Amino acid sequence: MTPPASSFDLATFLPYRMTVAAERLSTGLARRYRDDYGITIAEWRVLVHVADAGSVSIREIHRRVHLEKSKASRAAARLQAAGYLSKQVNGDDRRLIALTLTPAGAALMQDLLRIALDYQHRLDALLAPHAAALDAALDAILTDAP
Amino acid sequence: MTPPASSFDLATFLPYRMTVAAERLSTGLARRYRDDYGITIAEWRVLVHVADAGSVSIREIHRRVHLEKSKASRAAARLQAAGYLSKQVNGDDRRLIALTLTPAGAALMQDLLRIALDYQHRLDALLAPHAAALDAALDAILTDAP
DNA sequence: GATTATTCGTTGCATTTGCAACGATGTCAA
DNA sequence: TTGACATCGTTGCAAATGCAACGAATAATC
Repeated sequence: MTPPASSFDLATFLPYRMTVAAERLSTGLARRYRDDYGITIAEWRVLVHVADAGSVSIREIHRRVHLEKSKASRAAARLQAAGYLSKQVNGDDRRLIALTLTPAGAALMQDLLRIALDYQHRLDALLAPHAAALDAALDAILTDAP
Repeated sequence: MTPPASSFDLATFLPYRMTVAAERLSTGLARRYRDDYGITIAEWRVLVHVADAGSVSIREIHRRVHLEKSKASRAAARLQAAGYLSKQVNGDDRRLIALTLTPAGAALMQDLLRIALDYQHRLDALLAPHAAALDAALDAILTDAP
């Protein structure tokens, strides 16, 4: 009888839709990383950046992989305790920390990267028809979204 | 000299990219809802579903708006304490709760919906060139992503 | 109808999170 | 040099989170 006061559908609301989609994508990998390797997503991001950049500070991780400073710090501490990372003080600026992969960390990354690339290939296949437009839309969001 | 052991760029890795984009989209609204109305995203989802469906249970919210059962329960409890929702026991099945908007809740929703629709319109303008493909890609992810 | 299972919403509890400090180090100008 | 200020990584703390377990209510099975 009474029509809805205002037409609004959460299921088509982009912030909600994107959040659910992002959770869906992350969960697949996250569960495997957690169950098989005991690694969280934050730790995974730290590892990727250290593996890529060689010797990085917490600040650098914080800026590059979208992790809160304290979250990056705690993830790095756990990875060090697990033997995957080593910390040294930077000689030039002793406030900075130089994080590097241990041999165990490098070996772990081989496994994690293989799994991630596999996953990415499956996603590419699924999304191939929309890949270009999806990338363009994400670019627009990441640079210009209000 | 030594090339990277494996070519992998987090910035182009879809799970990461989608997560950051989703955070970007949610944060805009979330900050406003929090600062101006003291409402969290979980509470916003509960309100939307109650406003849309009239009288709903916690279970229904849990299933429809992608909220953990306990998260939905606590969000509803806070909304009730703030005077936006009222709870009654369902007569047919006394395990179920019937959540409905109070007048204050309905008034709040008018504000929140106006803000959300404004935001959606701005996003539509930004993403118009890619809208169709973005929707198709999100559909594919939400139904078929591994 | 009695008994066993299942489902509902809530809550206890350990962990995680975000934010604001903090001490330590570095920078800059008086 | 000295003092005020900024930045680094860490940590204290309150709030949020996820999960399992709970009591209450219903469904299913015998």
